[in-house]
Amino acid sequence: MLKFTIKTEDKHSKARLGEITTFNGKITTPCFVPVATYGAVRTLDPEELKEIRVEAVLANTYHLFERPGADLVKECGGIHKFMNWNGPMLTDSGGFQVFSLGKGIEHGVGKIGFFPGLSVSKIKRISDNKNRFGNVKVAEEGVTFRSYLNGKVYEFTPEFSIKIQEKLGADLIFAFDECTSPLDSYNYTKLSMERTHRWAKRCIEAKTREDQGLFGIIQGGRYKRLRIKSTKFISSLPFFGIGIGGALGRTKREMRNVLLWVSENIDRNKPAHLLGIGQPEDVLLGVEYGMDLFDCVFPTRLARHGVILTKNGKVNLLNSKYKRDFSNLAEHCKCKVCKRFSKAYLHHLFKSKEILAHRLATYHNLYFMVEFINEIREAIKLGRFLEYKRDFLRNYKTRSPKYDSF
RNA sequence: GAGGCCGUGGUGUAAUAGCAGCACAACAGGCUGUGGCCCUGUUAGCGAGGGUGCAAAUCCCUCCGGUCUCC
Repeated sequence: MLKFTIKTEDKHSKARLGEITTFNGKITTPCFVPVATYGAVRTLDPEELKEIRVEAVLANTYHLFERPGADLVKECGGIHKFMNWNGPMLTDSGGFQVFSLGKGIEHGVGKIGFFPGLSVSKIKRISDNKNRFGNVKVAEEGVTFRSYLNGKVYEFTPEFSIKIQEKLGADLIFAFDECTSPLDSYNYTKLSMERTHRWAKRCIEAKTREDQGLFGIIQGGRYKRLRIKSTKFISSLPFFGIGIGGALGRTKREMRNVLLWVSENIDRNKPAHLLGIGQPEDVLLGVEYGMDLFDCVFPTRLARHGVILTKNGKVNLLNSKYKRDFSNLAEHCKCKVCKRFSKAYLHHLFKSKEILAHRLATYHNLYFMVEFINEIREAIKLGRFLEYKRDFLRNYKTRSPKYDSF
């Protein structure tokens, strides 16, 4: 039985505690969902995820479609069995790849576009009304991708994405959308959003399985009118949940505005998933504006690149100052990695490019995110979310120029 | 002892008279619906001394170091 229940609502913000029940277990919300693109959270065994108390993972439809193929996964009995994960699972629709394999690569931008050293006014607009960029071509019917594995051309339509996701068999699935670029013009973003809306209806019609919850996706880029329109439209359709996708702005200030506009117009009875967001400071912002689910590669990717998350901010273990630092990895962390290994040892492992470094850092970062979310939940329960947020940000130092405007 | 060849950042190399460049390493920053990559900065060099030239890593001499051949 698939359902979403709201348990507690914060009086001073839109933060709330809830629970999503799926056929493979429950997800307490707010929840951080690690990404398992190819059916694996890089470097970790599902048993370790359970040990860390990760509640759900998100796999990627486009990537699994390319290899090993949706039919093979179905033949095995679904993605849960295939990867031996018995908890809730999500699959992305492939819509993000329209951006990440297209304009994202072509123009070197992330979904929150920001160019260090450049002011917003200096960021040149790269958008035009062409529907073709890089290896991706968008049309009314769907999107064609040229595979980066073998050069083959695949066509993803809303119907096809749903079909693949039904074969994979995750508990929560997403409508096929176009994720636009933060630098897209108003006109292109509008055109794309309207198309994504038509696709949303086609996804609902294409869906056949009753044991999967389908999320619609709000687009509209950084433009107020479009975001509000998209939020209202997606909220009006019979989706199980709602994803907030796409270009979230060119700066954090713009991202905050997007969240504000969405939060004022969204159907609050449905779980809201802020797609692809996962830096701690951004999770706090999302929770404040009523977001329930977050998925992000950030903690796991950062870990593989030698950076661990701590309450005082990011720690780059590759820095030479850790060469002889024999203190525990993160000061107040109770995870088994921090209890057993020193900064100096991990510094050495990263310098030596040992795989163990990736595993240990990934384990810690996910543990950190789970603890972080637990604290957020506890704060909401106590009616002290905004105080918690303020205290957390006071300690969590970041020199990132992106962190400019909260 | 005689002769040949060779000495360019930490390492490997390019420039053969005309702005000493590249790669890796080192040092630091970035990474938000995943390629473990990648991107961006920074530091750092003509073995030593002398000569010729407007100009020398480059030509000449001495020394130092390496390497090979012969006695």
